[in-house]
Amino acid sequence: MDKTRVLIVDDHAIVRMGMVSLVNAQPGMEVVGEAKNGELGVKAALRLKPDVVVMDILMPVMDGVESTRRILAALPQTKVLVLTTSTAASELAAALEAGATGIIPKTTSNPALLSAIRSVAAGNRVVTSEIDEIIASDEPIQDLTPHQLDILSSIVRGLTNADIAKQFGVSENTVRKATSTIFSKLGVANRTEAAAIALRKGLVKP
Amino acid sequence: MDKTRVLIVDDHAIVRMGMVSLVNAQPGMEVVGEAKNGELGVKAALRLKPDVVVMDILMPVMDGVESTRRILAALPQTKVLVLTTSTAASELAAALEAGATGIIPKTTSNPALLSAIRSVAAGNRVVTSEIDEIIASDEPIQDLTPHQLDILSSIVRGLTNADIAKQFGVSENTVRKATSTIFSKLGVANRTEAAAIALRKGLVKP
DNA sequence: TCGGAAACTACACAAGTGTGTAGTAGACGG
DNA sequence: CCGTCTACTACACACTTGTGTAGTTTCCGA
Repeated sequence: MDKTRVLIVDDHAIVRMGMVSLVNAQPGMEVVGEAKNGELGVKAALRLKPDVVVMDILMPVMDGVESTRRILAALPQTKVLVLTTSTAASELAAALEAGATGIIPKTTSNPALLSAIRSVAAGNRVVTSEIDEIIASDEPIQDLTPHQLDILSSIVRGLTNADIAKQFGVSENTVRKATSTIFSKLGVANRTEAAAIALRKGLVKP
Repeated sequence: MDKTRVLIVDDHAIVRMGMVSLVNAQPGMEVVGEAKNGELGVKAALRLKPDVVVMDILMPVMDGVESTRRILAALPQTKVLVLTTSTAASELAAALEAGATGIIPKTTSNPALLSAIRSVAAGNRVVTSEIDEIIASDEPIQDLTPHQLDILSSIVRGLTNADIAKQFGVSENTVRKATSTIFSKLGVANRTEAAAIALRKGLVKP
């Protein structure tokens, strides 16, 4: 049987170094390429057609979720193993949504990491109970419309309803109603709690 | 001249793996130990007396800042090089405060990382311009009293002034005045903005 | 094409919020 | 020992916020 061909996509040089030495020390697998962001990861995957892509989520230029989506669109038989520090349920869920075959935390021991790679290469889904719980315990929030997300982001910046009304050219009363709808979707009682949730769940950018 | 003895403290097994292969491939340095959290890092440092400790910040049990402080208290001649993903100015500043000789991001290339280790071993401070700017651009917030921090944390949880008053057994008016003082210290106009700052700067726990 | 769901608009009213003012108590330095 | 500074307490007043109610538009599936 041929060696399992592994591509590593991670913006941390030291992590790529670790993966290379770990994987290449195994008889059954080898690292065929490295990329330091999602965009380069897609290019490398198309060129190298690896069996397994070990993918970080948080990267500059293009994140791991989008990169996973594009790789799998072109190479559906490829397995993507997400290796991440993130504990944000939304990101983990998004990674599975994008088609990742497995998700494991970066704190995973080296032997466990190797067996995860072998397992996804064999076509099994690998999701630790830890990560399963994070995703399960995250009650999904009702989708906010783009307009509502804009308003939420203004709220997070500390703008008053009057400020927001001016910004969007509507009456203050309209904004009040919109915020009220947002709060009920988020399951909170006021704008301060909404801001906290928005920041914690990454609903708004910075 | 003797080899530079390096201790690695990082909760990510794969990062430790990378450091070991990177450092041990150099003739002038060697990894003498690894630890997966700050507390074990302190113990290992006291036992091994390394020349350089490569230290992560965000770790379970004891973080890198506290670990750095304790190691340097016992072994002042040791150099600590902080290797981190964090871009939070408060954490970076705290690491320098604790006595770190250098701070570099985990995205640093392997050769640059090695030269950083050599440089701190020689007694030089190593702080990239990138990290310098983050620290410089962070205007320090006026210190909040413990009591004010408690109130801030209640604000972040979405409590009303009446709720907070009940919680601390004071009048609602007192709470109002306290929040007002907090806002002016943080340089914000309302509780929502205060919550956003508190979360972003890590002024309150979760 | 028609009916229903949900977004968007708006307002009045009730509840919550923040500031100016002011008094007391403790800490610090001269 | 006295003055200054800051935290903490409190209140009245003006402003901001959120909900109930309600009409219009828009989109989607039957």
